[in-house]
Amino acid sequence: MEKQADGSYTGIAFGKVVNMKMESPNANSNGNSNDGCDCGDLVIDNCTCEDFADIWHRYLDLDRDYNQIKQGLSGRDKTIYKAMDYGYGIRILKQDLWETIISFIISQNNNIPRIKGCIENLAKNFGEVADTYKGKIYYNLPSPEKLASLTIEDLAPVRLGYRAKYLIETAKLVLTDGMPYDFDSLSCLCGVGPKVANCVSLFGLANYDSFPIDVWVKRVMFTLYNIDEKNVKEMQRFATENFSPYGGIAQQYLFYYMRSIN
DNA sequence: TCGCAGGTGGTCG
DNA sequence: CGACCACCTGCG
Repeated sequence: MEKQADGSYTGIAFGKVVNMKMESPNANSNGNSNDGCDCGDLVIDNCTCEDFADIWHRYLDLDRDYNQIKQGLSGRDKTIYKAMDYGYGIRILKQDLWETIISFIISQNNNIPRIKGCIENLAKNFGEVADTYKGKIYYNLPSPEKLASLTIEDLAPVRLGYRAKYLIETAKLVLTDGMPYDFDSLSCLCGVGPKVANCVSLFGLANYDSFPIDVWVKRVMFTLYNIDEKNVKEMQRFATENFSPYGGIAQQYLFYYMRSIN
């Protein structure tokens, strides 16, 4: 998703480009309550009713009652309460599984601007044309078949670094064994360790109890919950005990909150 | 110039 | 099984 000058976001998913924004709260009075948060109505441009029903409704996880989940998570401790308040609009996107796998392999030991660049380069160089919006061409990410046919030299212009090998090996494995639909299958992929597997499980498979532990979550666990920085096992146990069955949603609030306070 | 960024695989004790 | 460490790349 790319933020536009007017504050809206343009991006592609499942081969469709849309522009999305939250209309200001009082732009129209339809009498509906806004659930206590200062957000208005969601407006999606370049979207048919059919696409909304088939793609974006599910992608944005609109059927889930996040207020109810927040109530379930609150009261356990002050930290998660503050984090939920700070990131009140966060939702877990239901992303395409294969694209989620590629994206999070690329994300490892990497920074966000470069992750975005790599994904865009990969799509533009080796993906099919998906859609055009406001004069710009958007591309899908390459399929497992396409990616498996490439060499490390082919991928050089994408600037993936050592991750190029991981993507090719993962693509080959997916062709052989099929798509991975659980944590253990994900963990068999090349370049997929516990952190990436949990991210894919959360965003690609909608397992809302998956609790990815990256460097920022480690900082949360140490700074705010006083858990030893090295003790990832204890962090997982803590998450299960305190946030289950919505560890992944709690993780997103904590992650976003921690990044804001450094 | 050098450390570091939304980790992982390989090696070693 | 846990502790190290190299690893592409580009930016500050």
